[in-house]
Amino acid sequence: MRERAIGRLTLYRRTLRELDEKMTHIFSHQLAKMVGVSAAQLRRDLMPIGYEGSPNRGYEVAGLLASLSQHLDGPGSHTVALIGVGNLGRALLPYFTARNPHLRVIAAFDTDPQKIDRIICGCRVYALERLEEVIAAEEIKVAILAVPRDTAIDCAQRAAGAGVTGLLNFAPIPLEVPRQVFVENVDLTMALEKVNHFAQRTVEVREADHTTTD
Amino acid sequence: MRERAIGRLTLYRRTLRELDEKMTHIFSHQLAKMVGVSAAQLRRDLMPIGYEGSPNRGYEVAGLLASLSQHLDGPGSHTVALIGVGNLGRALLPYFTARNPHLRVIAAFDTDPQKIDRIICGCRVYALERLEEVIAAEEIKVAILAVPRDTAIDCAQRAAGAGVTGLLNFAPIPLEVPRQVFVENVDLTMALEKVNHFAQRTVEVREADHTTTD
DNA sequence: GTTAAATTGTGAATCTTGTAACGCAGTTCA
DNA sequence: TGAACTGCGTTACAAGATTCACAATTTAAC
Ligand SMILES: NC(=O)c1ccc[n+]([C@@H]2O[C@H](COP(=O)([O-])OP(=O)(O)OC[C@H]3O[C@@H](n4cnc5c(N)ncnc54)[C@H](O)[C@@H]3O)[C@@H](O)[C@H]2O)c1
Ligand SMILES: NC(=O)c1ccc[n+]([C@@H]2O[C@H](COP(=O)([O-])OP(=O)(O)OC[C@H]3O[C@@H](n4cnc5c(N)ncnc54)[C@H](O)[C@@H]3O)[C@@H](O)[C@H]2O)c1
Repeated sequence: MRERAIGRLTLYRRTLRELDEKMTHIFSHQLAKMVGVSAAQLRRDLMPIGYEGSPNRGYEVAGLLASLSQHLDGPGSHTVALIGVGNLGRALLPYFTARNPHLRVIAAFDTDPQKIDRIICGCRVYALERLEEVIAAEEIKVAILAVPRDTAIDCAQRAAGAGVTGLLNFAPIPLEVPRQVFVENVDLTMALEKVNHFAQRTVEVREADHTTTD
Repeated sequence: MRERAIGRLTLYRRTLRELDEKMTHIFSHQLAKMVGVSAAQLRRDLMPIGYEGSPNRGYEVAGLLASLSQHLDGPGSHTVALIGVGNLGRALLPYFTARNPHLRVIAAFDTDPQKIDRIICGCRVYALERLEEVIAAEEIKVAILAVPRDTAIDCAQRAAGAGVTGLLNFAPIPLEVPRQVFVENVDLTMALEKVNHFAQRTVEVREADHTTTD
């Protein structure tokens, strides 16, 4: 399915989770508003998963939730590794640990001896040397990369070699991994600079509005 | 200009900065590889900014850098506010402070009395009550929103009211701000779940490859 | 001075994403 | 009963982004 739509499906699921047991049914336009998309887009996104709502009642929350989860994750529960327990990693760990019961971060890796063998947020920190061993043993398929930029490519290759097929990469550098490994890059500096650009442009527009009596 | 392309322009600039004074000229395919895009796309992105390279020499690094900065930021230096100095905010602060000389985080806001009036990474933490006052006085146009979800909408509105025209939002909820305010949403949970989805799918593909002798 | 090689800028084609529109099926209320 | 709502599923359309392909241009070499 299209990548963008998958992202939105996760938003629908997350929002539905909080609704569950507060209300049994929901209309497309209600859910759409909570997530911040149009109702048409929501319905369109839902099409491929095959779950059908009813007019005048909308979607059954529990049913849609189950259907979404099945299509997003498949059966079974899934595990995640965190590579790099620095400033960013230590912020992510409690957040992901608290929120996602079905997506557990069960192993972290670092090179800093101070951190190795400690347990943070219920997640053990291993020496980087044990990366392949632990990932293979735990059959971890997803890794979060929060290591310094210069080590990111190497870490990604090692993770992929050990069986990881999905990477969430925070290092601002393109990774080099086999084609079948899915990589999602999150570049926060880019995001901030983008915001700055449009923020400055808005200022100009505002001033232009003044002068042109718009 | 188109939003997507602006993001990439910031990547070109960042990469060029590290190159500056190591080499004076660079070809599109070289820079493209460093950033992780195709050469054709890079050249297309550069078109609107009007900077021209030469065949057999490529782009002049310093010149392109200057031209990019002018088109991305305009003249002057710019300031940023951080709203919410929690786990995430405390990770972002040192990162942005260290990296971006031309984009300085000069004020932070929080409700926690423990944090108020402290100085973290050279950035003073103010009480949330002083948000409007400080933002207006410092003429801050960009704010990073790293507060709990339920307070995000309110914080965004107050920031916008005080003159902020660009928001980098980490709270997983759609903000409600005037149309001219630019909002960039970063949803890390969505990103991780997206990665997990495609990671699981890859496993299936791999197994399918096995069975179908592909 | 001419040729050859390499790279640029850009129009056209392709692919992706989002939006609007429309018919259809339940539901409600007279 | 049936007429009018309402919201769903789907299709058609528009906008945007990416890739392709190639003429134009610059330099180096001979
Ligand atoms: N902190 C942020 O807000 C932020 C924002 C955007 C991007 N990033 C990116 O995220 C990455 C991490 O940032 P950070 O601020 O957490 O850095 P950091 O220096 O605080 O943490 C890096 C951690 O990785 C560990 N490490 C170093 N080499 C390693 C290796 N080879 N294998 C495993 N662990 C290793 C270090 O011991 C340290 O604990 C960087 O690539 C950075 O560019 C960070
Ligand atoms: N930590 C992460 O890795 C992470 C990841 C993704 C998204 N987020 C989102 O980022 C936001 C912050 O996450 P966090 O982990 O830093 O949370 P946190 O609880 O660690 O920090 C929140 C901070 O905001 C302050 N605060 C509370 N109400 C406030 C208000 N009205 N105005 C200003 N400050 C206020 C608190 O005192 C605290 O310091 C949340 O919306 C969360 O969903 C965090």
